[in-house]
Amino acid sequence: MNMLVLDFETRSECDLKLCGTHVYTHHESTDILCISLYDMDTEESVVFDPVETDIPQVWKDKLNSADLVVAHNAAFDKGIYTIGVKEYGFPPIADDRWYCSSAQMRVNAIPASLDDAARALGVKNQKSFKGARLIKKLSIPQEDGTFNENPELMEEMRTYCLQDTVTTVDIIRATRLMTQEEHSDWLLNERVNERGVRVDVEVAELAQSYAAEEQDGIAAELVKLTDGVVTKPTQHQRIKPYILEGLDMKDESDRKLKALMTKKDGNFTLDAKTRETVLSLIDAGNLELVEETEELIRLLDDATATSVAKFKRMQHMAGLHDRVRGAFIYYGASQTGRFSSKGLQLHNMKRDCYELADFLDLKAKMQQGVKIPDVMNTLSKMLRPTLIAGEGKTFVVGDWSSIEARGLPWLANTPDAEKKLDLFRQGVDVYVKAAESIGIDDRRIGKVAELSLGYGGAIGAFSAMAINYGLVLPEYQVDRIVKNWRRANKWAVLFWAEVEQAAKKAVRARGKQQFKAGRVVYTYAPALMGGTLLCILPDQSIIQYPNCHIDYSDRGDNLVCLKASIRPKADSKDNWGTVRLWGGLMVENITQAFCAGLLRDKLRVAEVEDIDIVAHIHDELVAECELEFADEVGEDLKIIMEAVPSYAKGLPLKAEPVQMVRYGNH
DNA sequence: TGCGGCGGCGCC
DNA sequence: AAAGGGCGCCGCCGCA
Repeated sequence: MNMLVLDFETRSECDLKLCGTHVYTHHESTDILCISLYDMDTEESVVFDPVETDIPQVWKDKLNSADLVVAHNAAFDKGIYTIGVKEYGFPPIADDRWYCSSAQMRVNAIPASLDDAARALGVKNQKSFKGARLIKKLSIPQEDGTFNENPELMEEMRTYCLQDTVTTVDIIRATRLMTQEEHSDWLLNERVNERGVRVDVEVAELAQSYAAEEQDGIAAELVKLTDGVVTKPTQHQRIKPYILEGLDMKDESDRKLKALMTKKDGNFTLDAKTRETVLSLIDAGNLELVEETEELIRLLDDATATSVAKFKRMQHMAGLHDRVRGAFIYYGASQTGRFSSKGLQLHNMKRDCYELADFLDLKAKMQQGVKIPDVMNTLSKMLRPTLIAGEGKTFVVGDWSSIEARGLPWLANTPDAEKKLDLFRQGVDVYVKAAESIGIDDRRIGKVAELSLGYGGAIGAFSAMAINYGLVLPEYQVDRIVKNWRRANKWAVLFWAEVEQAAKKAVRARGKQQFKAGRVVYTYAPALMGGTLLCILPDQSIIQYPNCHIDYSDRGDNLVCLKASIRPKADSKDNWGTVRLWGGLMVENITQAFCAGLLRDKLRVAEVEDIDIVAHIHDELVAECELEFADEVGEDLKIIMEAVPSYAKGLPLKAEPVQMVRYGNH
């Protein structure tokens, strides 16, 4: 398998961070500064500026013959490469020969960025820190709008560019390659990314101007309320002390507010959940604050909407046919293999949104410049429907019904867990049943218990979720709910322990044996990344826990491993962050990973069936099709999503796809 | 002035 | 012994 590693440095008038890879690589001002190439078979390398130097024939041949052309974040280099083909005689590379070393890092549970990966792996050739400075000087326009073409800096840039490929080679060799299936899933994700999803750019622009005006008004009110101490609703570090200093500790309500604002670690918060609790207590007559404080809290509630920035991203990331491309990251969540989303983050779009008619009504008002009520709140509820199907098309959206609540007992694979699955099979209301088994006649409590207690969490987990459902219960009652839920779901409690034991045994056996827990298997690869714990799921996909070992320094024997998302502080001597693994966490990883595998499976099937998937959100598939085929696609999508794969016999799956021209409630 | 840390937000 | 976790983006703020 010949791998040819490639890296581009470029310059452009386009703002890469704001506009994203796709718009950047297609921007007319974007051009190549240099390219470096590294042949992993022969260890030969080259770096040159294609504007001044023709690509050497020997490297042309290598590009033609390599099995894989590798780049770190290959979507970027692939996009730039097309400029090379058009302008500088680079040989074309078929889509399926591209390979991404960043994706390789992610399937290995190593941080995705080149410098972080090199640091976490402790490889010999670290990424050069000079890059950021050079990019600032050469890759973005100077103040007068022209580009800096200083020859010495350009020479430095070429050195840096070559260093990047050397580092990339190091990290590729320090980890395992993607399997064929992983590579092919990555390629599929790139096709979804290229397809993109259409946005209503006009609404995105209108929303920003309405928001700007409203934010000015809010700022003015804030200044008035706080005597100029606070000028923006996002100044948390000013707002909290301002409120706390104004409290009268002899007053019971004020003491109560301070307690509500105090976090476990002793710091203070006034986040949305806290505000909701405070305001509900006020409305119920159980809390009485001075007028200004109450008004300030209500104002924050009206003002802190994060949707404005999303409208901005929509506008700038929209390319050809108003479509935003490149939003999905294959295996973005290293602990679970879930996709993640970047740029216009499609995985956290505010759920609460307008029906189509109300949305269109508001859009018309905004086009006419008419005032709209409760601006920030209104705009945030317009976010989802600003995603719109292509001309003459519609979305068909299907989500799996409580997929994790089904996956968990299926993975545990015991007779008791099977009874839980029977409830789903029979269409019984699982939450009512759960409440009954806890000995409480309240479906909401059953629901929160089912959703929050499956992964070893206790009072904290239940209470955090309870707030989302407007439940506030005293601690002793929550404690009883937890105990009763665990008593009624012994299979789950046993599964947590079983998983932890199997993982520990696998580490101790140094890979000589496999250990089963429910429907997953643990083993260990001693030579991979300082010893890697492997969890093999029923679909044969793998979760990796790098640098995994048993630590005896604390009480008992604890499993610890490297965690990609914990970046050590700049002054830390540690290569990378670690985390303690325990049963509940591992069972959660398994469950999410299993569902992520199911989603990947269905993405493959959908493509074979010629269904265009434009987005997906963990348990939800968004297809786009011509209006006239919508019914048919809806039926097909249902069949695809409810089809039980051969490796998942007995898993009850349910999905009811619906049509919508604009994304919204379903 | 730029950068990283941190608090906060929203989703599954 | 007990434990909710998986993400990415934005904006402010202190530091260099």
